[in-house]
Amino acid sequence: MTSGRPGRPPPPYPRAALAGPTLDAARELLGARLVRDPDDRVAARRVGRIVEVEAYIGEEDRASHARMGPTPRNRVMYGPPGIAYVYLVYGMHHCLNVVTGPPGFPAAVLLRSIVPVEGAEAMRAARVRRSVSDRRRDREDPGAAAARLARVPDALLAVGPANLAAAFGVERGDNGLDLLDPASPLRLERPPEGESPVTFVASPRIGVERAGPGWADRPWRLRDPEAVRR
DNA sequence: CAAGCGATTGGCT
DNA sequence: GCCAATCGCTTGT
Repeated sequence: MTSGRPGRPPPPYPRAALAGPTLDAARELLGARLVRDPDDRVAARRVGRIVEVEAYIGEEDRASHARMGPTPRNRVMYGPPGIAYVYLVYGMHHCLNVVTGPPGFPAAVLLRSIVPVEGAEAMRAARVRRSVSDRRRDREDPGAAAARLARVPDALLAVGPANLAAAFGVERGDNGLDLLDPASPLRLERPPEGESPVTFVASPRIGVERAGPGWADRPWRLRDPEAVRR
């Protein structure tokens, strides 16, 4: 075993790996680990292998939140790479992005799917929590939510950006967090030494049709087709 | 200050 | 395959 167990702390994730072109950063992030330390809500460590991402690149990108220039919401996209950009979509779902590119250039990689490596049950518990929390669509009772999620296979617990965020307990308070700080409760780590790279295909991004031709069609969604079936 | 709308999901027509 | 749920951000009056 190379990592994941107590012992030697893993080497810090190098910020330079995310400071170059965002498509390079996106490829670099495939296979990386997303780690959430135990907290007072979920008592086990959660670790996942990133298998699907999308790139949002610059103010020119008509599908990016940076398309209208700097605003209160997107301001961290203009900062240094490796910072978490978290926002609420459709009034109910959170999405987690990793800021990329040099400071001043607004770009980010949306983390869309991970496969659990450790703490799958904790991810399931976090999703149950989310389903029964206040202001939620269904306001399911805990029993119903637990029963529904019990039927979700481990491999699908964090497939889809909102499911990933829920499984890792990501909320708006995580916006601006440094994901490359080894002391951060939510962070990135490199894949274990010797692990095969993620096999991926590139295709157009999801849900950005309104960006128009020339932007909506760009193949800036990278995914492992085995792990993410659609 | 009002209003339209979304980098989604799950359940039902 | 379609559609409702739900609210902060953005823009226009």
